[in-house]
Amino acid sequence: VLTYTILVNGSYKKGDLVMANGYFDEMLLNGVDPDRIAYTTKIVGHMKAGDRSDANNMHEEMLEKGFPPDVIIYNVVVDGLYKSGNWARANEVLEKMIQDGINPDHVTYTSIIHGHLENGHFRKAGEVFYEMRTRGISPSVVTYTVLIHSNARKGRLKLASIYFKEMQDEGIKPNVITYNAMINGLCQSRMLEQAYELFLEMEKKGIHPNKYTFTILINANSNRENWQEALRLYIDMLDREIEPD
RNA sequence: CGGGUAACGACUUUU
Repeated sequence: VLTYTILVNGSYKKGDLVMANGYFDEMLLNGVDPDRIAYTTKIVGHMKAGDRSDANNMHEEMLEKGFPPDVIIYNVVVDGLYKSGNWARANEVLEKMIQDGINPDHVTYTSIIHGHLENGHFRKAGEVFYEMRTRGISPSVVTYTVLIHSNARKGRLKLASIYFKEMQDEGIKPNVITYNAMINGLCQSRMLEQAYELFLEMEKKGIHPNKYTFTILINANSNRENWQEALRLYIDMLDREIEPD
């Protein structure tokens, strides 16, 4: 089951629904019984591909096999609803989730916070962030990265920096994406020097810049017509064997 | 100890 699930999930990530179905069927043919995770993988894959009907069929089959919806299924649904602007529906599902005795976890909260931030509801996002902590649910790196990213992107750099520091005070280590979010915000606010400081800082910590990091910096320099620096970064990137897009 | 959910950039219009 494990092996097949990995194959199925890998196919979805490549966007190959046919291949995913192929592996899933092959698993059945070999007499392997899908478990909760195998079913969820398939449902999520189809939902993300916009294929709701097939996802629904699978969902019913899961119920028949005695796998009630778990936290992850709910998280996926809630996240999808927020991303499509279905606020009312998202809240209904959240209530149902709680009625079913499934508690929202840090992923659920991160999706909610992200939804608010992307809609400019900064205050609301802050409230939910506060609420999750009072419920004893610890924010993850992703939670902080989302907060940093949205705030930094809209020029609220001081708040982003506060989160950046706060997470580290709490022992949560920023990763490449967190750094990229900060660097991106700084570049957009024309604070290239500080962006470069973070760039150096991450390398010092052994966090390797990726193609996103380089694209952000190259783009910022291009906008300022610092062609030579942009080129230098590009070459630097190739030297590290990072593929340009 | 390895399988499912949330987070990052630019590009995206010559018919």
